[in-house]
Parts: sequence; structure tokens; C-alpha cells
Amino acid sequence: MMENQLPKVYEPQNVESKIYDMWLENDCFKAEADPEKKPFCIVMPPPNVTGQLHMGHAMDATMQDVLIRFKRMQGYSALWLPGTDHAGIATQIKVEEELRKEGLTRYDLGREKFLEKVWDWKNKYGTRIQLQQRKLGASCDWSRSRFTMDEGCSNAVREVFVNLYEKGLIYKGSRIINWCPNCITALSDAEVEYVDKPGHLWYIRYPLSDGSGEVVVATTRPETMLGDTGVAVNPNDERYASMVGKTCILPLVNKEIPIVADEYVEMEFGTGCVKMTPAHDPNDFEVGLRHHLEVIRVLDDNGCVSFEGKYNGMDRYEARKLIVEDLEAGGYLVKVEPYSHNVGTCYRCHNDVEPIISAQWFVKMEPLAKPAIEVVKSGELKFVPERFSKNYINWMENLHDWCISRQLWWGHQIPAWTCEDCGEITVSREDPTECAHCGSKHIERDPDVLDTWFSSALWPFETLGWPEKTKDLDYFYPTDVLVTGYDIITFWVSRMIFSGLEQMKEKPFHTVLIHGLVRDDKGRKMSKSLGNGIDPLEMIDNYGADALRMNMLTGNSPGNDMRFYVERCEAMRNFANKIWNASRYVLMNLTIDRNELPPVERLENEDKWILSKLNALISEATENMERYELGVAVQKIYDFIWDSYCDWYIELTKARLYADDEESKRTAQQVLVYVLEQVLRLLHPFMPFITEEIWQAIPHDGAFLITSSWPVANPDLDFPKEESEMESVMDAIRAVRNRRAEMNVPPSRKSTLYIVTDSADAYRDGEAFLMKLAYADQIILSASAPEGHEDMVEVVTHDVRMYLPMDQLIDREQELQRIAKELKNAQGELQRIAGKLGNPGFLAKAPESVVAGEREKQEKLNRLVEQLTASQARLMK
RNA sequence: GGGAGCAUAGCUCAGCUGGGAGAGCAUCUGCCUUACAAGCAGGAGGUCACAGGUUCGAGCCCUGUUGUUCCCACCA
Repeated sequence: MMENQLPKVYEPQNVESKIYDMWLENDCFKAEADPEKKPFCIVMPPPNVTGQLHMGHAMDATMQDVLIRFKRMQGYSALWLPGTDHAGIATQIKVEEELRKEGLTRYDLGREKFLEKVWDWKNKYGTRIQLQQRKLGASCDWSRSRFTMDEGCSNAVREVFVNLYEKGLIYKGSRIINWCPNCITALSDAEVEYVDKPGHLWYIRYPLSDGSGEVVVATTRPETMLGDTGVAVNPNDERYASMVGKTCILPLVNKEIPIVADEYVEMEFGTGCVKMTPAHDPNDFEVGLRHHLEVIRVLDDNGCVSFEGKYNGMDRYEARKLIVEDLEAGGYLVKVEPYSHNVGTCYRCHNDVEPIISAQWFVKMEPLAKPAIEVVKSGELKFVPERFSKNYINWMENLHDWCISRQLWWGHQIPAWTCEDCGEITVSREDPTECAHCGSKHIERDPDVLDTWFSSALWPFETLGWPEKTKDLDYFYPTDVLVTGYDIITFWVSRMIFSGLEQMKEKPFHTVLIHGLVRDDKGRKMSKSLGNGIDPLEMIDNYGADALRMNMLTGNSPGNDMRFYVERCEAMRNFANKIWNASRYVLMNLTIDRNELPPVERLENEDKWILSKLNALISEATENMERYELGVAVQKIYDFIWDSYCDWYIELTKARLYADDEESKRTAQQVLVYVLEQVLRLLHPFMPFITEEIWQAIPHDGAFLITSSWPVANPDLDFPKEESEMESVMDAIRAVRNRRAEMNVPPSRKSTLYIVTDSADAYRDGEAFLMKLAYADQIILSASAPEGHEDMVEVVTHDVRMYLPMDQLIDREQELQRIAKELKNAQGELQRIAGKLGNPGFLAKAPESVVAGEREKQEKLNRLVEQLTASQARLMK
């Protein structure tokens, strides 16, 4: 035995890497298509290759690891499939920043050289985050790790693109898209974050061409007026009815533009006249289509004015300033009002996004969204918590087509070639050498790459081998649970769902388990700019991965944000230490080398009590796990270990372990080991390291805890009678302790304990406990109060009356007050119960068990009141 | 303009399908009781935001109010 080597304090730093390596060396994380087992699969949301582990990842990974370990122990072939994402914009920006330090841009290098640099970067940092995940204890099958730009994924992306193109679900077109002038690329709707920003509303006068008057338009973006090709009013607006059909003069540009009537215009807002800039506003674009307005783009890709004249080449904000000045000088500016409005910003760089007309590739969403909505509405695919399905459906029902082309270099290049001769597009699975339409050799590949989310959308099947028909795909698809934060339901979850349904004709998973954000202790988002981020690796170093994992799972409910408190890590480290020391105690007293329960006849009441409680714990925890209530499950396990096992059962066994009855001693050891071993299994998914470490040190069957089986409740080990007898004894112990604590009697001062009861059996059985835990030096059981009890301290519980010959220690006044208070409570409670039991409605409608429960409570309380009244009378005499 | 969450002990939060409120931290008292002071024992602290309603019974269900956070949405 190793008992003497075990340090008094658990040191996770010495244990975790050792245990993790042991699992790795023994292939404990590997999962195969095993027809003997049922499959269970989770694909890990691939973190950005160049990223570092943050608290969000820690939360995400912990939940997945808990589920995978649980299912693995339940006998599933449990595959947790890891990988990384190439993260187009994010990674490209990082590498460009590096280049900038050398005074270079990507254009200096050219596409090919630049991509080499990015691959270098990827190879250098791509494994970092996975090594960090290992520190957390992630039991992924690393041998299957994938990258969204590896060969298989690239094939999958190509296949899907061509497939959708052939079905007419991918098309190229000129639309108003979101353009980030800083990242110099188009963005999808989902990649735009709207921020309420204070701005102005400028009122500008556009004189009518015929000199008969003017219209005044209001705008938040005066610089776009250069591209105005019309003014719109509401057709029902009598104020302007006479002007519709006329033209007005666009100030500064001096151009005639028409006044049109369109329902889109709100009469109440501003002046009721709206300037139309079809090239730079999605609504104006639509209006423009209806009224055949010209589309004139006046901003270039960098966000600078590109319009012949004095403003040409100016930055958009400089141009705005100057244009406003010029308008004012020209007498066109009517007024300026402060106005706060929603401005779209880039989710990567947070610069203002410009709506710009541009030729881009789109995925036609309507036909794809329909089945993806249906699968959630029908309940075939569930969100946990359920409320997120509303979010999802709402988003899916209001989708615009998905802009998937990005003007970046890092990503999957679009497999489309344009013919220089006939202008047609060729899209193909193999790189074409000639135009599919005219046969010309002069074809050029589209330089754009695909939205990163286009490839992540295929993650659940591309990682299993698709488009090849593999055994793994057949066995593990559809996967089971997807775990992720609510913030990427739109980006990712929705796209996986419709992609899976479209390509595989089968949903990618049946459950989406959603968690919230990890915030700092003040409730703020953790962010680099605020510098309030807490590094999970630092927490692991200080408190252990097990403690961090527990922190991520307790104290918050599913789908809600959580605040991160270092103090809770500390509390969880303390818990680890508690288990550690309990195990030390068991090992120190161990003379058996097998984990085996004794026959039931040999079990004492306390053994039956803990076994019975363990049974209940197993049932409840398992049920909670299956409902994804991980926090509830682990809380119960935590309470059982700390309260039931450590604070009570271990204390209860001490008397036996230090006494001479060898058989009883042995039985106690057997139960101690048995319960500990079971509880280590229950706790293992949550705290994998310490549980494996201890498990290896105690008697066990099998090689590893990680691959052992999840406990199942054993009906032969239910002992309700003994359980309740034991609770009575424990009540008595608590009552005595309570009284002694009030009198400030130290445990070292023992006393005789007289117990007055009609049913002495339970207390006789519990004599040893009362001696030790109620600090008695002798126990005297009797049916009536002992001689001289008038001068003793009286302690009562629901079903027993006890006396301690320590009368001199109490303060009569204080004691009377205490009794009065207790009496008041008990009587209040009784009154409530009497009210219920006297209510015919309650008796008629409440379930029997509830009524019986109330009766029982009433009886107990009646006895207590009786006891208390007697005590009171005695003290007052 | 829609939609959702939250409001429970000093702080942070649990509380499963309605049977009379819990944890961690903090606080107070007493303990080095031979597994653990990162501990043990005990205590104090809550009209469960407010107002109605349903029910025998509401922290939990319904309606409204207030405060707060978030998501979505093309009003210049």
C-alpha cells in the first residue's frame, strides 16, 4: 500500500500530466466503428488555428468532455472528434500584422508567397490550442484531428459548392452586401454587428428643376448623396403629390434626378422625403429597382470616395465633413439634428461596414432553410434549453441569401472560372482547362475565397470522411450532441443543420446543448481590450484542471451566462483535497486488497444507510446526466461525497475501525472502499484526473477508471428502514451537538447521555456513534426520565428526549428564550399543517403521499411541542 | 418595432414536470476530535421585484407593472 507516501495535500500539478499521458499511451480516447457497441459522437467546434484557449473554450470543452466520458462509461463507442478551423479573416489579419512589422503587405508578396506564410504560421501555432485542451483533460480522439483546410475538408467543400451550384442554389449576382473597408472584403449578414452610435441627421434642400419649389431630405450619411439618383416620397403623402414625376437638382453635383412615389417611405419620419442611393443602401436599391433608378457607386473598396470631382479619393468621413461644409456654404443645409442610430460594424475589426453594391457569390437560402426549420419545429432536433429553438427558428425564417464570397486569400478558393471570351462561368469538381460553354482556353479562376463558415458548416460529416462513403460516416453519422455557445447558433449551428439535411439527407445531430458566455466577476465580457480575461491555463496551474472544470459546471443554469470567480476555483480545489484526504483515510485503514461488498447479513445500519443513499444518488445523477443537467448531477455527487460520505459515514466507521471486532472492521473497510469506488466513477466525468489517480490506488477491477462502467443502482441495496433509523440517530447527535455548542462546551469535555425512548433499538444500535459524535462517555437508555433529570440539560428531537448532566453550564433565561422560539416555530408550522389537513379540498385533491407526509409531519411536531412544553415547565419551576 | 432572459440570504447564483426555500463565498461562535485548518461542529441572515389571477396549495403556472441584460429587424 502507498498510504504513507500520499501527501496530506492534493497536488494536481504532479498528477494531471502523468494521468493524461497514461490515458494517451493506452489509447483510452480512441473510438472505432464497433458494431458491438452503440455509437455516440460529438464533433468539437473547431477553434481558430491561431487561437489560444480562453474561458469560453474551457466551458465548451468541459461540457463535451463530461458527456463523452459519461457515455464512454455507459458502454458507448464514444467519439469526440477534434479539429481546428482555418478562420479566414482572423488568421489572415494576424499574418498581415506580422508582415506589417517588416513593412510589407500581402500584395508585396503576392498570393502564392503570402499563402505560404500563412501555412507556416498555421504549422507553427496550429497545435498550440490542442495542447492547451489536453491540459483541461479533453479526452478527444486526437488521432482523428481535422483541419478545415486539409485535403478531405477541401474536397468536401468543393463537392458541396459544385453540388449547390448545379442545383441552382449557389449563384453569382450583384447585390447590396456588407463591405468592410478595413478588411477589404464582403461580409455576410451574420458577420455584421449593429451598434447604437450617436450621429446626426442632416436635412438637405434639393431644389426642384422647374424652380417651383424644393424637397428637403434627411440623411445620416450625407457623403452618399454623390450617388443619389432619385428622391422618394410616399404615394399617399398629399404634401408632395404634385411633385411626383418632376425632377430636382442634386446639389454639389448639379444633376437632375427624379422624384418617385414608393410605399417604402414613412410619411412621419423626417420630412417624408428620402434621398435614394441605390448603390449604397439596401432599401434604396430595392426602390431603385422598382423605379429604374440609376445605380452609381461612389465609394471604393477602401471606403474612399470614387467620384469624379473634388471629393475623389477622400476618406468617407473626411468627405462627409467637407460635403456638409459645402452644402452649408451653398445654402442647401436646412438643419442638423443629433440622431442616434444603428451602425453596422465588422465583427472582426469593428470598423463601420458600408453597404455597397458588388458582384458576389450567394447561397439561395429559402429552399435550404425550409427543412432546417421543420426539423426543429417537429422536435426531431432539439435545443437544450428549449428556448433557443425560438431564436433559431426566428433567424431561419427571416434569412436573406447568404453571401459566401470573401475578398481574401486565406481560405477555400471558389472553384469557378470565368471565360474571357464568352464571359460564362465554369464551375467544376476538377480544375477545368477550358470554358465549358465555348471551349475557350482563356479562362480565369475567381480570386475570391469562401466564407469560413461555409466549410465549418460541413464539419459533422466532412470530419467523418464525406464525400467518401466511409465506415465511420455510416456508423457515427448523424452525430449526437453539439455543444456550443448561444452566440454562434446563427453563424454555425444553423448552417450545419441545413447543410447536413441537404447533403446527407439527415440531420447532423439530434441535440444542440447551448451554454452561455463566461464573463468576468463584474459581469463584463472577457476581452483583450479590457484586459479582464482570466487565463484558463493559469487557473489550471494554480488550482488544477479538475477544479477549473468544476467551476465551469456549477453555480449556473444551462444557457445562461456565468461570472467567473477565482474563489469558486478555490472552493473546488478544496473539494478535490477533501476527496483526496477521505481516500487517504480509507487507504490508511485498509487491510483488504479487493473491492467486494460483504454479504448483506454483515452490514450494520450505517453501512445500509450509506449504500441506500448511494443507490438514490446513482439513480438521480444518471437521470440528470441523461437530461443534460450536468450541473445538477455534479452538485448531488458533490453533496454526497462531502456530507454523506465524509462528514457522516467516515466518522461513523471510525469507531469500528479502531475497535477489536475484526469482522466488523473488515465489513466497514469493504463498504468504505465500495462506496468510494462507486462515487469515483460518478465523479470521473467531472473531475477526471483526481478520480483516476485515487482509483488506481484503491482496490479495483479493470485497468482504468476512464474505461470502467458507469454505476447502476442495485435494488438489493435499498434499505429504507435502516436508513430512517440511522437518520433518527443522526438527528439525536445533531441535537446534542447543537446544545453543547450553544453552551460552548468543548468536545474534550465528555458527559453521560441519558436517552429516554420507547423504541430503544435504533439508539442501542447507534450507541457507539452517540458516544463519539455526541461526545458522551456513557449512554444510558431508559423508558422514563432518569433520576435527577430536573437538574440536567434536556435535549429533544422529534422522537427522543435526552438529558445531559451539565445543568450548571446553561443560562436558564437564555434557555427559556430558545425554547420559546422553537415552540413558536413548531406551533406555527403545526397551524399551517392543521389548516391544510382541515381543508376538505386538500384532502380530496392532494395526492395521498402528500397528505400522508403532512400527517407524519404533524405527528412529529406534536411530539416535539409536547417535549418542548415539558422542558419549558421544568425550567420555570 | 419584434423576441428572449434575468429580478431568491451581505455577494455570486442553484431550485427538475406547482406540496412551503438551498449552495459557495462572506459573517458570528466553539474546536488542532489520530483523513483533511484547503478542515470539523454549530449559529445568524430571505414578506423568493411589485400587483392581480388560476389552484386545496404558487419561488415555480397565467395576466399586468417596474427595473435590468441580451438577440433580432432595411425607417432615411
